[in-house]
This record gives sequence, structure tokens and C-alpha cells, in this order.
Amino acid sequence: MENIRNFYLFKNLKENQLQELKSISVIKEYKKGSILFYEGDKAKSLILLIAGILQIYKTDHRGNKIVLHTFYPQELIAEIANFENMPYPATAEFMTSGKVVHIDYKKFEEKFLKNPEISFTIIKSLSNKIKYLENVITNDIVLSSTARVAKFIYKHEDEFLKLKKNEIATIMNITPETLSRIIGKLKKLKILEKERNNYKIINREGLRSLFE
Amino acid sequence: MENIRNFYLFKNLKENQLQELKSISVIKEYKKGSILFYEGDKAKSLILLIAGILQIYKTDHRGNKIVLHTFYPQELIAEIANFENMPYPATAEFMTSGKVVHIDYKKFEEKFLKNPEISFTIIKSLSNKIKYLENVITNDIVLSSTARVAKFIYKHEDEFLKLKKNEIATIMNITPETLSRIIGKLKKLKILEKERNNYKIINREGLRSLFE
DNA sequence: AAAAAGCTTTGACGTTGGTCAAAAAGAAAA
DNA sequence: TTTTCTTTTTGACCAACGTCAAAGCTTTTT
Repeated sequence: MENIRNFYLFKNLKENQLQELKSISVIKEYKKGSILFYEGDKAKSLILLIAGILQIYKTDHRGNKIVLHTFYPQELIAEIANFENMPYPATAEFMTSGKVVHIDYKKFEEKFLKNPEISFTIIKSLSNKIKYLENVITNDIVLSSTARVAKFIYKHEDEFLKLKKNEIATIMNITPETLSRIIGKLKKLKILEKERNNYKIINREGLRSLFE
Repeated sequence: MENIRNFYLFKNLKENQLQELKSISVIKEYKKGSILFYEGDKAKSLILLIAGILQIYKTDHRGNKIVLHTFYPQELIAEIANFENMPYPATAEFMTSGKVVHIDYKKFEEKFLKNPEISFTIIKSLSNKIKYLENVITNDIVLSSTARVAKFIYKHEDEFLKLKKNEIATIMNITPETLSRIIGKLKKLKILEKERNNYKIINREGLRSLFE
């Protein structure tokens, strides 16, 4: 097994604790597109993502993915399913090939959860997730499509210029047609301008006023 | 100051720690309808609700309240604003008169956050919030209005019978008109039946199939 | 029991964003 | 530079919900 000490979560453990942790952990590899767990599955182990990109999503009544999280390595995944002893609330799919540490949760809880360094890390991880979920709610419920697009362009100018329009639309859970129409609207409002085969933002404040 | 030991969060502190905690805490009372904080406010203290009902909400682009949480006593409120040092992500309003302990966060973090009992409580509190937020997302984004109403009736039969229709509509963030039309649809589907001036559920499974 | 006030339902209509198909514009390959 | 393939835009149309106003019911008050 690789050096588990590299995982930030376990940086501060002593050698004997590390050994103990290793003894309750298993590393598994996953191919791109494979499913780590489905919404409704029962959680058996605490999961730490150590390689690859993992997306957590629900599917709405029209079949659209609602992405709750996109995880990059060194993150705990869906710990609440363990803490609350509940089924996974969403589905996890690898966007790239990836690697994961499965830690026997029961034993972890007994032996590690009250370790101050570890619990502090978990608090950070959880509060990060809350931040993220709140953002999903803001974007998908509070804002209209136009506001959502404006916010995206404002906050991710470079992606807006680089990514294909239909990729951007997917990220925002809208159709490419709707995105195209909104961009058209922004052009009329003199917020964007077509320049060669791309756009230029000519009124950042105008953008901001659309979502604040 | 009242006996702070009554707050579950601090049950396991030793006497000297309790004294220390008291020294960094202030209790405040609030009237029904008063605002504890607004979305965007800066968080200065860790807040523990000890009396009353507190609602946390955002306002969507049409002016509807999106309720993120409804808190009852003995709960930490919006801790992430402290942990992540970010502005409050939503507004908090008292639904009844209430009481709150304000704890100086900087000092709390130094002295208490790494106490195993306390951090465990915080982990519980955070994971509860995640559960709640996930539920909001499921209800408000994933489900259609009909599914949302079906779920509400299925899970809260008594409220459905007792509350006024427009109160129910408010809880679900839909208009009374839409609710009325959906109820009409459920009548046609032989899931509900009008009985005197109320309804009767005559096909619970039918209800369930609408949201699962 | 009649009148007033408060809810709920219904109808007409508007807005938002999705769907499908076709046209237009760009990029890549030949 | 043509040709071909991909992406974006446009138009016509649809479904879900919201809005507003009027009509029907209930409940409360007098």
C-alpha cells in the first residue's frame, strides 16, 4: 500500500496510529465513467479520493444532472452517509480514472474520530461541503437562468471564452439553445460584444448587476 | 448568566473550562420577527440558539422565501460563516421570540475547537445541516411541483389536513393556485377524495409513486 | 340567520425555459 | 480551397408555473 501519510487527513498521526489506519484501509482503482456509488446505496466505508475527478450528482425530473459536488484528490467523499448512517444521497461517477481509499468506518469512528487533528480536518471538509451546497441552491433555485449565466461569465471569464458553449450550458444545467439566447440578450444590452469568433465583455458592472 | 452547562454542546466541559466559556459568551434576547443576521453580514460570533424558532432563508428572483433551515433550540447556527470566515449565506429571522448565546469565535477556536467532545458535536451539527440542504435541493430542484406536493402529503398527512392550503403552499414554495390545481389532479387520479370540507387520502401508494 | 371577512378554486393569460428541426457559422480534413 | 463535420443560432412550438381577477365556499362576527 502506498504511503498513506501523504493524505493530508493523516499527516499528523503517529507511526503506530498510521499502521492501525492502514490495517483498516483498502485502496481501489476506478476507470473513467465508473460509478463509485449510486444514490440510495448503503455506505460501508469512509471514502477518501486520492486520484482522479469524481462528480456527485442527482438527476432531476427531466433527466438533467444536478451536480452537487466535483471532487479533486485529497477529499473525503460523502462522509455524512457514514456519520448519519444513511444511504448515499446522490450518485458518484468518475470523470477520469481514479483511485480511492476505503476505510472501515466503524473502526475509524472508534479509534480516530476523536483525534483532534482528524476531527478538525473533518470539520473543514464538512463546512466546505455546506458552502458548496449553498452555492448549488443559490445558482439553481435563487437565480434565474440569465442571472446564472451572468454570474458564470463574471466569475469565470476565461472558461467562458475557452470552453465550448454547449459545455458551459451543461455546467449550468441549461440547454445550449437557452444559453445562446441569453448571450444574444447580453449582446443587446451592450454587455457582450462579438469579436471575431468569440465574445468580449464590455460591461462587467452590467453583468454583475444581473445577479446581485 | 444562566447555567451554560445545560447546552448539550458543553455538557462534557470541566468546571474551569466552563468558566472560560462563560467569559467569552453573551446571551441576547430577540423578539418574534426580528432578524438575527442578514445574508451578507459578517460573522463575528459563534451562535447557539437556546430558545425560540429561527428560520434561515434566501429570497429567490421572484421574492419567494427559500427556507434553508428551521432551527429549534440547542443548535449551532451557521457555524460555517465562522469556520470559513465568510459572510452569512442567508438571512436568519425569528419565527417566535428567542434567545441566543453569542460566543467570541476567535477565542472559541483557540481554546475549544480541538476539544474532542466539542468537535464531535460540531461534526454532528454540520452533517445534520448537509442532510437538510440536500433535502432542500431534492425538493426544490429535483422534484416537479406535483412530486413535491405528493411527497408533502405522504410525509405530513396531518399537516396537510390541518393547515390552511395557502400555508402549505408557502412551505413548498408554490402558489396556492398551483397547489389547488395539483390537488385537483390528485383527485382525478383517485388518490385524494373530498370529504366534507377536507380531503381524505385513499391511495397512499399512488402518492408515493409520484415522487419516487 | 344574515352579513362580512377570509380562503380556495377557476379561468384567462404571461413568462421562462425546454424540445425539435433546420439554417448558419466555424473548424478540421481532404 | 473545397468538402465535411461539428457547433451555434434561430424559429416554431410546448409544458410548467406564476399572476391577476372573479367566482365559490367557509368561517366568523354581529
